[in-house]
Amino acid sequence: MNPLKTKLEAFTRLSEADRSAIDRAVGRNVRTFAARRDMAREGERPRAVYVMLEGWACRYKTLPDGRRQIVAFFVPGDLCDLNIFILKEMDHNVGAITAVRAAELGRHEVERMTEEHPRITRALWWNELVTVAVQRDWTLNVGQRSAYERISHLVCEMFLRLRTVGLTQGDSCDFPITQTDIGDATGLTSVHVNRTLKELRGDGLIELKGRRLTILDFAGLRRAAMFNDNYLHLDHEGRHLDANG
Amino acid sequence: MNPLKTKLEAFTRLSEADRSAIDRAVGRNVRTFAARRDMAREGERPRAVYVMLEGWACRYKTLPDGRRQIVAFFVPGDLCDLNIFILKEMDHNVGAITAVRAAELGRHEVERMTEEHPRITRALWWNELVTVAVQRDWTLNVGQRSAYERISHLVCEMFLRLRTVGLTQGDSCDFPITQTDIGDATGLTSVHVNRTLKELRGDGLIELKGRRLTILDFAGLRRAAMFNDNYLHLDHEGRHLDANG
DNA sequence: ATCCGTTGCTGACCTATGTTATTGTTCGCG
DNA sequence: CGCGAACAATAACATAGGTCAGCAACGGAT
Repeated sequence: MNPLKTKLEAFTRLSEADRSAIDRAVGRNVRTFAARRDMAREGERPRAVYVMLEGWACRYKTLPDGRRQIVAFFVPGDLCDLNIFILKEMDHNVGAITAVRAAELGRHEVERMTEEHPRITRALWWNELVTVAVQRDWTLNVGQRSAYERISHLVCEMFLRLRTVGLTQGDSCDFPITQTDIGDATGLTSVHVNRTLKELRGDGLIELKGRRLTILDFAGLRRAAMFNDNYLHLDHEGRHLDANG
Repeated sequence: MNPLKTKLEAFTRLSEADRSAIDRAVGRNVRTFAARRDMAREGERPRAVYVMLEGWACRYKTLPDGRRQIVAFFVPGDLCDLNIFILKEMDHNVGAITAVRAAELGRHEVERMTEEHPRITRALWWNELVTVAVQRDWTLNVGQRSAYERISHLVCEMFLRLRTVGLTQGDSCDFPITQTDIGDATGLTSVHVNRTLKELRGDGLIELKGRRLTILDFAGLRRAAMFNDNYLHLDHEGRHLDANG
């Protein structure tokens, strides 16, 4: 029930002291946001680091004429922008998709935790590197893949990320984003997302209905997406997609 | 002539000790790579951090069927992947575009420099955050902009980045990438890049010939690209595009 | 000086995805 | 338990950008 802990332990074993330090930091200042509310806005001075506890959110950028690109999804265990305090102002927005519960960490809390707990520091570093790797993969996704491939890829990624924090049930998970959100994340229109989802369903790869996703054929989905999980860097304890996916 | 120093000083003043520490670190182990050679490959264990001294390189990912996405360009002063040692294996390639001179830093050199020089550490942090911000902007670029806008945007960004390390001469700079490279970076085919460059020339925005770029109408180019420089976070000393761009 | 591989340029044609519009469905809320 | 606003589904049509093909220009090696 502390998804950050779960996630960091996908990278390294933590001591009992580490674990309770994370619990303390994350328990202190929990905030809630209504669905579709912004949690942070472009142009603002960065105020806090959020640790997602419940719900989905996204990082997005907009163009002056209203086009919008979701550049990342946040699910429980994710944290937005460690060390962002160094920057003067936000260059993007963070918006809640569903209702969100998130722990707010001030810069001093972060500093203290990292000074006293080197393994946490290392794990947070790993987490940052994975975040950037994901961002790169999104650039690849949007730049080179077809609609069918893009959506398959997004589904693979999100499913695996949810699984590392224990939010999947067998082959299913909550998937509370709209077709418009999927479009904004993949550089497609919602109309075309709809068409493509129909195809994916028709090909027996997934089922997506009422905010609930079921993966019917993971192997096929991976093949369709040309999905390679190496960028999630989950192989520290010998884990790999082939081993138990 | 130490572009890393120049770049970090775009963020913060450095002491004389800081500056010579950078010089020492960057002077120690300089390597050269021929044009179009890979500097690091996907799947390899990360061995070193490179500081670009001369030439252009890129970070790229490929799909099994050969499609390729350039996810970042490296120019002098850029450094690839501080702290990458934490990860087991590379999830992307780094390739030289032109002939490249780069300083190779081992993990201990990096650690020593950051332990002894807190301002350098802060500046390197800033640099990492900017790198990620650039990556996000590329996702936006490829996901939402038209071909004309994408290429304009790329040109704006690279010109500004080259300017911060003193590699522009008035409105011109070296621009040694092929139309295929531009296509791989923007998610377009080289044919369409060619068509679009013709349009940009026709509209009197840029001149691009024989690996040399001249910006004829920066204001127009920015407008066309809907370019907002905030993601480069150059405003620490009051610098901003409007002030002296 | 000449040759050959790479890069740039162009035209004809094609297709994946965007646009616009309409209707049906779901769901939170009073 | 019924209303209104999101959201999903589809259809008809439009277009930005891809594909394929060929030739021209350049530049480094011999």
